[in-house]
Amino acid sequence: MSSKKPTVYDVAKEAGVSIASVSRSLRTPESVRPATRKLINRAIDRLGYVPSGSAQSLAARRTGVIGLFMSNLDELDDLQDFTLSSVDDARVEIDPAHHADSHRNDSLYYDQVLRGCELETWRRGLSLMVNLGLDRNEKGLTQLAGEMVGKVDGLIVMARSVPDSTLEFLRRRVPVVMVADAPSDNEAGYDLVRVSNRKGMRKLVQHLVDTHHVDDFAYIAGPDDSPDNHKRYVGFCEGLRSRNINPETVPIYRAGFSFAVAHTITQDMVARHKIPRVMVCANDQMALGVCKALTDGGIRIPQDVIVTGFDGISESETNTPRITTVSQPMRNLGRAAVSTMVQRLENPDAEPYAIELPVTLLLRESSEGELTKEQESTSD
Amino acid sequence: MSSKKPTVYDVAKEAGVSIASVSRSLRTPESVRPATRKLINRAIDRLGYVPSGSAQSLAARRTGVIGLFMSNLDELDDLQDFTLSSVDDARVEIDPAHHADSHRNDSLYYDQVLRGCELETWRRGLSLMVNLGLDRNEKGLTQLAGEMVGKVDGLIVMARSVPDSTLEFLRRRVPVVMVADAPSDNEAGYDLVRVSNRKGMRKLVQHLVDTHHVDDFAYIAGPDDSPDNHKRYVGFCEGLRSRNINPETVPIYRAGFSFAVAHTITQDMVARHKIPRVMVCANDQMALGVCKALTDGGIRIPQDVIVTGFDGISESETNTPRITTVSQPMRNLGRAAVSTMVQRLENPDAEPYAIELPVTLLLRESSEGELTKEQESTSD
DNA sequence: GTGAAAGCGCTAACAC
DNA sequence: GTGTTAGCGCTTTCAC
Repeated sequence: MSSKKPTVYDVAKEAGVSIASVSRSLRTPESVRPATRKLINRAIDRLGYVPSGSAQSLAARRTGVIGLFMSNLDELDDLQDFTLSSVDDARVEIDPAHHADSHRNDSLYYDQVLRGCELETWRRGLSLMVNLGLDRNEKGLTQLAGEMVGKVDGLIVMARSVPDSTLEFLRRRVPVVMVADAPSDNEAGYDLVRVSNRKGMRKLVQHLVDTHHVDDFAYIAGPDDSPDNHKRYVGFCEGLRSRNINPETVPIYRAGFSFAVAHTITQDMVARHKIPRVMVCANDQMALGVCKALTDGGIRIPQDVIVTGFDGISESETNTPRITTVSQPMRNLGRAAVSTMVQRLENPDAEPYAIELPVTLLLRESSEGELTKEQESTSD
Repeated sequence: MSSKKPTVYDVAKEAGVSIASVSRSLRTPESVRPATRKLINRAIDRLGYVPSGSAQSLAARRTGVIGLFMSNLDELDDLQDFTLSSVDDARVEIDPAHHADSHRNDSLYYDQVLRGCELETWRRGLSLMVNLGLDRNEKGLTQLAGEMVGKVDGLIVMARSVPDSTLEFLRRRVPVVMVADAPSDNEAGYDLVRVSNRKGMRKLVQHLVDTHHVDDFAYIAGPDDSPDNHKRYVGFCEGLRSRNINPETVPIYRAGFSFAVAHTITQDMVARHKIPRVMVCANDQMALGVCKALTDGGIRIPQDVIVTGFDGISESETNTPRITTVSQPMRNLGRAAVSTMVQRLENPDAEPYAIELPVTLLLRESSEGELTKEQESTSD
């Protein structure tokens, strides 16, 4: 197969020029006489030459690679040793229904951000190195991150996928751009790309009040320690206050971002006939749980109860009724992160960048009732 | 911020040893006296030293990075320049219902494979470099791949994401592992990881005949130029023949893997009252289209018509009824690809590996009717 | 066990 | 324009 890999020297010899010309011909073609360039190119593809990335990076002091670090806990379960075996058959399995597992959606979120990074990174002629930084303990994570940081020009880090101390360490070596959130004590220090949770929720509430003239709310909250959850709640309160509704009169139910808990809570409401006019949920999963409990209880959405979610996961769209939600531009989060990184790389001493991407309030049946229906079987 | 990055020399000086000892202490700690090792470690974290990946790779002649190359055409549409702007608001949008876009599922497939690669790559202490190899023309693709190939120890390539000629080029430099399919003329030459399309479909058909005693089939086929489609059809025929049904008596409808086309075709069947007992679809999207048309036409699934799909996309599970399908182990495809690559790297001169992952036949309501339902609100 | 020194393959002054 | 040369930061013989 791949015998000895040809180097600049081989190319230079083959073309009868110096290695400098070869290098120039590749980096700055216009600084080389067309004739020699042709010579060199001929030699290059005669030899099948490809420059060594390592050597280039070492000499040029830049790798052209951006690292993406996000920890994703989903995978831990089935992480047994994977052994290659060419089993020669198809298994059969009865597949009983089960609730959509909540963590699957996390994955979706990450996938989208990753995709955005890939996209933008590619557009700019850079490479992307990905690291999910799985289970490891704090020490392992730090080591993992350390390995990566030696290979990249900059590191994009998903919020809370790495301990703050490690972050500081990484940052001594390369620029770091945070996604979604930065260490609270140092918010001003990191470049940051995030999404306007607060404004999205505020807008949603204002819309509900203005359009549907409702004022009997309940809030289904996520975990107390989630910054997202907190910001959404703040936006919720702002929205209410801006319409002269006192947020303190609105009951909060804590469902920890969980379908099941939200479902139970709502069942209970239904049983007690204690149902608010609007149930604002801090994420889509909970909204789905709420909807199911309501529907099963014979409550109509949105005629009896308006339900809203947050995030814009795909289930919010496939559910019946579809859920009004605040959709996060996940893909663009990734793109923005890369763009920010590129700016930082070009301008190492600039002030910290902090950009906030707008969210989109998607009005759907769970709040608006029947919507315009076009394009039914149009899509041939 | 990140001032001068410390090097081995700095560490050596700080610790009062030679750079060789520093290097050894990192690579083969046991070859260094514990005392000096301690000295060195102290110096290392006093300086915040991180070895340069480029230099390591260059000297060690290996990068520890595996490249993943998959072209994904989904993104082309909205690929306008992305500019950073900190728009300070949330947009509102009426969001009318629309069919699940078919390409979204491709993405899902890629995401899963990618995730599998990431997982396995991480488990083995390697890094993963991803490249979606977007729109470029053939020449651009080749160049893109060329850039990547200089930075990695091996390249995992998704079937048909790169022209065959380029593949040959890449292969001169590093080992290449193909995913899903290899160039037909050279199938024996490439390491290959794939899925048993044929066996899966055969098993499915056999199950249907054996369990439901049906023999009145129709086959909804994908595009003629899809190898997957072809293999599935072959499996379909095999299954029938093994049960003494002549495949030639079974009508084929070509719906090009498209929801919409399958939908139209089925509507037509319904209108003409010309409906088979079983509709075997070459992928899930088409099965979904079929189901919708049948359900809208008042036909019961599976009592009147059994419908089956292929792939195991998430919609096959969220649909009502859930679709019996042959699920591909996408995640494991990625893991297997990385494993194969690692083996190849360790053993450059071994015979080409070709492994085939088993698929899983998931029996669900669209063929079996009511299934055991447990775990309803168990998941607290 | 440890140090000196020779590369790894490239880029970028600096001469010519 | 083109060639010469000195690194880039590390690994790895080879002596000691």
